[in-house]
Amino acid sequence: MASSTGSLDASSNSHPASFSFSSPFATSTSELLARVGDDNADDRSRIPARRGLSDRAGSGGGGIPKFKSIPPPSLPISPPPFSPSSYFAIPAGLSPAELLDSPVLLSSSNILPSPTTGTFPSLAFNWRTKSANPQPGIKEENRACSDFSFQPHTKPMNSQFASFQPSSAAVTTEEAFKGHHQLWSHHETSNNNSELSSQKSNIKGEHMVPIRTSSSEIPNLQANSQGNNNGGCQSDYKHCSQAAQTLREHRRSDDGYNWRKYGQKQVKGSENPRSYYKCTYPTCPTKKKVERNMDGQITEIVYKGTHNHPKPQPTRRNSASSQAIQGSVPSEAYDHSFGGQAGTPIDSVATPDNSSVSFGDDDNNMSSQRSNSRGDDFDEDEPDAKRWKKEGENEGISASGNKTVREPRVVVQTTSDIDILDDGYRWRKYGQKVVKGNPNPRSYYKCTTMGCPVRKHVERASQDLRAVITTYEGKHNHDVPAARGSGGHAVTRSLTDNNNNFSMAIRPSAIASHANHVAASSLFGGRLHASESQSPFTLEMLQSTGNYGYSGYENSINSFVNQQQQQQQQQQQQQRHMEIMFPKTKEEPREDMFLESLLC
DNA sequence: ATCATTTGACCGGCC
DNA sequence: AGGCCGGTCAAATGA
Repeated sequence: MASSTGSLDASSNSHPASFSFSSPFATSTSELLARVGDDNADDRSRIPARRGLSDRAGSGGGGIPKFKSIPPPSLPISPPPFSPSSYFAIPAGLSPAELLDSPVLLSSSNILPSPTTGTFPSLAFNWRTKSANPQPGIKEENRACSDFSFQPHTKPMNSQFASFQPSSAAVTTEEAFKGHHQLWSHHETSNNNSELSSQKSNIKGEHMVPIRTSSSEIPNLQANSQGNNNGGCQSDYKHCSQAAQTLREHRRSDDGYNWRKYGQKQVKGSENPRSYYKCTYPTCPTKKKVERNMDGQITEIVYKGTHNHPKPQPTRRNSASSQAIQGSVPSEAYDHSFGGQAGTPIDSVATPDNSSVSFGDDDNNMSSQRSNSRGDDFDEDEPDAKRWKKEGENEGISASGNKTVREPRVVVQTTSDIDILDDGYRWRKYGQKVVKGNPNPRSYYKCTTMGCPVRKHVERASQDLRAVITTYEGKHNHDVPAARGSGGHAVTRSLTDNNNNFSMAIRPSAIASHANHVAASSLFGGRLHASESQSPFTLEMLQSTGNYGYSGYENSINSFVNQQQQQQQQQQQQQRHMEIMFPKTKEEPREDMFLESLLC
C-alpha cells in the first residue's frame, strides 16, 4: 500500500506544517493521521509515491513531507530524522506567537533530533479525519506546501506523554481544535509544488489540520517547509524523487500498514461511497473506512481498532526509507512500539499509536475527531459514528492502549434466578431478534429514563442456557432510580441483596481506567449511583485498596469514583460491557468474589 | 497463479 | 414483526 503513504508523502511534502497534537488532541491528531492512512489504501494506484512515516524516515527526513501521513495510533513508529535547521514558513496572517498559543502546537521542547541525522522525527496521528473543507480547486499537494511554518524546538521529547502533554495551551476541546482547523484552512494556500501537484492525490479532500507534533511530526514538517520554501523538494530533491519512486513501488499505505479493501457501500446521507479496509496483517483487527467524493478526494476517514503488530518492515525497494528508519531508531524500540508501550522515549516520540494510547477517552476522541474533521459537532447518535464507536469498545483496549479499541467488560456472574433486568435501572424492551449463532432470541432494552442513551441486550448463551449474556451499551446520564421496594443505598443493597451472586471479571486485563465502570456497576448489581457507575473502575485501583472487606473496597470505590468523576463527566462516551450470568453460587461471599473478579 | 478490488448478497442492529 | 441501514462476506473480476 504504497499508495497511502505515497500520497501522503506527496502531500506531506507539500505540507510543511504538520503538527502533532498534544494528548488532549490525541483524537484530533489521530483523525488527521487517519486521513493520511486512508489515502493510502484507496489511492495507491493513483498516487505512486505515498509512504508511511517509516518510509519517509527512509528518505532521511530529507524532505518528504510527512504531514497527514500519520498513521493511526496503533503502532509506534520510529521517528524519521529531522533536520533542526529546517524551518517552517509561517503563513501570512499567522504570527509565530499565534502558533505557539495554538493548542495544536506541540511543545517543541520534547523534540529530539536524531543523533545521526540531526533531524527530528515527525509523527502525526489521526484516528479519524474528515475533511471539513475540501477545496477541490486546491490540490492537497499544494496545500501541503502551504505556508504554515514554524521553527521546531531543539528540545528532545522524552515520551509520548511528554510530547503530547497538553501543552497546556494545548487544546483539550474540540473548539480548540476547530480553531486550529480554521486557522489551518485559512492557511491552506496553494503552493507551487509542481511535482506534487502533478500527482493526483487522493488527499485532496483531506482536511489539513495543524498538529502539534510529537517529535516525530516535526521533522516532516521541516523537511516539507524547507522544500516548500524552495518551491518543492529542492534541497532534498534527490530524496524526494527517490522516495517517490519507492513509494510508487510499494503498496504500503502512508500510514505504514497494509490494507485490503473488503467492501464499498453507498451510505445514506452521503453522496460519497464509503470504502472499507482491513489491515492485511494476520489477526490484526484494525479497519478503516474511507469516504471519497466524486473527485476521489477523501472526505472522511475512520479508523477502528489498533494494530496488534509492528509496522510492516519496509521492503528492499524502500531501502532508502527503511535504512533511514532503522538507522535512526533502535530496532528494539521499533519492535516493541506497536504494543502501545508508552514510555520509551523513542516510542513515545515516534509513534502516533502510542500517543493515542495515552490520552483520554476513546469516545471522546472519536467524537472530537469527527466533529473536528467535519467542523461540526459530533453527533453521538449518528449511526455510523455510533456503530464504529461501539465496535471499538467491543474490541477492548489493546495492549497498545489504543483508546478506540475497547473490549466489552465481561463479567461472569453466578446467581440463581437472576433478574437480568434488575440492575437498578428501568428498561423498556424495544426489540427482540434471533441472531446468528445463537438460537436463543436476544431482547433489546433501552433505559427508560428520558434522554438516557443506555441500552442493553440480553440473551441466553447458546451453549449453556443457564448463562445469560447481557451486553450494556452507553452510560447512564442519571441516577439509579429508586430501588423498587427497598430504597436502600444502591451499593449497599446490591451487596446485601445479591450477596449470593458471584461476579467474576473475565477480562480484567482489558480494563481501561475509563472503561471499567461497568465492572463496578455489574458487580454491585448495577445499582451504583449514576455517577459512580459512570466512573472508571480500574483493577489497579481495587488492588491499591488492599482492603478486601466490603467497607474497604466500597471506600476505595467511592474514592476512585470521586477521583474520576470529573474526568468522567467530561467523557461523553458510550461504554459497553457484557455480563454473562450463571447460576449463583450461594456459598460464595459477594464481596470477595467481587474483588477476585476484578483481580483475576 | 496469486493477490487485490469490485460488487451483490447477507447479517445484525435499530426504528 | 417488518423494514431500513450500515457493515461484512465472498464470488467474480481484473491486474
